[in-house]
Amino acid sequence: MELAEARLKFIEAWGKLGSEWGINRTMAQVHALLMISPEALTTEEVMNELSISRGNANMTLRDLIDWGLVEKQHKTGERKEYFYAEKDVWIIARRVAEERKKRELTPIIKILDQLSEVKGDEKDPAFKTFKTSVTDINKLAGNVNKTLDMMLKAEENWFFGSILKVFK
Amino acid sequence: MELAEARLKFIEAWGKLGSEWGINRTMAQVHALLMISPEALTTEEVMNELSISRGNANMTLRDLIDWGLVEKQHKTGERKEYFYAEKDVWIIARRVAEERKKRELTPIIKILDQLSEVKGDEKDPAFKTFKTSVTDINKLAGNVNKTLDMMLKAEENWFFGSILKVFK
DNA sequence: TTTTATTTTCATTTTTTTTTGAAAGTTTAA
DNA sequence: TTAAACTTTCAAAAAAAAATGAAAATAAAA
Repeated sequence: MELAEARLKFIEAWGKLGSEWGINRTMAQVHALLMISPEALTTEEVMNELSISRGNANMTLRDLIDWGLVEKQHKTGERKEYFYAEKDVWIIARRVAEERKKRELTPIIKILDQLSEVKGDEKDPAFKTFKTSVTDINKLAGNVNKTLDMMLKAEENWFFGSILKVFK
Repeated sequence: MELAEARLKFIEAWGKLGSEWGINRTMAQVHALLMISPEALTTEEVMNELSISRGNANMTLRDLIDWGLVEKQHKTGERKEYFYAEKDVWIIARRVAEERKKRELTPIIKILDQLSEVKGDEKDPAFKTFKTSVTDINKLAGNVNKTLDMMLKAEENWFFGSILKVFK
């Protein structure tokens, strides 16, 4: 397969995967494009490569920066901004995990904590089933949370650091 | 908080979480409703509780069955079907992991394998960057795949079985 | 068989999400 | 300053996803 064709397929596949996981298809595609680009690209280049509008490119790039996956670069003597993507898959995975933890896991744990305090009749099956579900999910979410914290700090830890190397 | 209010909040939160992870909000809500229902419900009951149409309820319930999260039940002497949800969070997590692995991980690994075979000039930075990205992602995906396999079989394994108990 | 209860399908409508593009805003340089 | 280069915003349009509901299909009972 030729590079040009392979690049397009990769961008398409990454976009599809993203959309299946609740990430805007275009955002995943811009990310894919920047990941496989050795040099930083301008907004104009992103627009042209992916045939998207200026507004869309601008907002998507900003989102990617918010996710910590892309950084703005300035070239001396040039006025326009360049965008460069982190290329280390391990760091990418970390950033995504961190963001989703912050955006989704933490809020749901907060709600589950509130719901755990529901009061009712212990003999009522509806109450018992509800309470058990919420408690169990809360427990699991708490464990996932702790494990993620541990993994995100794992680089500093000799034991988990060595376990994580298995994934690299 | 009263049970009725807590139930509504739980259903809403579960729906939101689902939609953030690429799962149809209604499907997540139906799942939430069945999870906290001690008894199996009829299509009619699901429709009324969540104010959704018959068609929607029917298709959503079928999807949940496909995901292995809900089962059809028949009560003797009754003509209509009842739907009952698995309540063990651990089993739910397993089923979701299995399905997403099958639906998303396996296909993307297949594509990455194809893309790994791209031919080009080793001195071309565009080629090198592409190849490195694809290879690294492929490696990571392969490791995630292996780890999931291991975890999904872990119940049978004394060592990982005991590690997984930490999550329960 | 015919009737009745129940489930499934799917063309159409509705809702939600995403994209566009032109105007407004900002920054640099002349 | 003023103008040119570039970026951001956001109301409106377009596209995509989800939901509706009535008709068709199916299955059990009379």
